[in-house]
Amino acid sequence: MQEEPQWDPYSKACPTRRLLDRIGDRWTVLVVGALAGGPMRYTALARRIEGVSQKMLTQTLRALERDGLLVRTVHPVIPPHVEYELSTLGRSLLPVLGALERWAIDNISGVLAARDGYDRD
Amino acid sequence: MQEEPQWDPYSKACPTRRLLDRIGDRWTVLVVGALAGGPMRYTALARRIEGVSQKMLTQTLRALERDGLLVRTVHPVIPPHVEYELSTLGRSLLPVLGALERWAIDNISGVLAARDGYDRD
DNA sequence: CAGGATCCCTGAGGATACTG
DNA sequence: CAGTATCCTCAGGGATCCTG
Repeated sequence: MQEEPQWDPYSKACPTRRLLDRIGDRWTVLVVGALAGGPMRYTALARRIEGVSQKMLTQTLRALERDGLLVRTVHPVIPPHVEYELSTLGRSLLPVLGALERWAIDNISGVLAARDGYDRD
Repeated sequence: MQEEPQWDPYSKACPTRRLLDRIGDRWTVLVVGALAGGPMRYTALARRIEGVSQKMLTQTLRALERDGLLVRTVHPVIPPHVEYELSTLGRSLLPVLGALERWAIDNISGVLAARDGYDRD
């Protein structure tokens, strides 16, 4: 929300570069995208994001929670019931990552074709 | 450009997941962003993207070239003169990654504040 | 100038086992 | 169910040296 000119990911030590790393991360993109439709539980996320390990899912969720992008709600029942949902900040990221995801889907065939041509030479 | 329904980054083996990795990569974002204004030479890119190693810069440029996102032009003179510029496909990625970069800059302070709160507890 | 080739090391990340 | 804790691997990536 600030237009502070000192933030510059092209500068080595600027925290925006690390933030860029986080939000561009494969698991971040998929987790945020999965939560686009509303709150989800841990196991549901694990099922939705095929191939994610428990470690990476937990680690990604913790990082997103720490950065204020999602809210973790624990319902103290047995068995445990934990829900994750995007915060306001997290939802503001939704269109950005959605566009990234969409670009990948829309252009994968073009990219694959380009690779074919490149590798043929 | 295709709306083929089989592409799904949530599927483990789908090539879109790897593509997502590539375009969300920190160096990719910065390289593509640097080339937004027009062609640049190798050394100019290295200077612009503070902290990038020769290895990673070359590697990123090669990957982007292979994927058809940028064009590498060698002028056979001595000393060598090589220019990199975005292809049409690469330029189509520009608004997407630009939004990513902008989001990071616009929201870094919010994120830092969230971290503060999280770490305090 | 624009890299290629190597060495090396940290840490991302998977697999597995265990727990409140 | 929703994790935590460990072990282990390999590849991302930096540093350094060399070259057409």
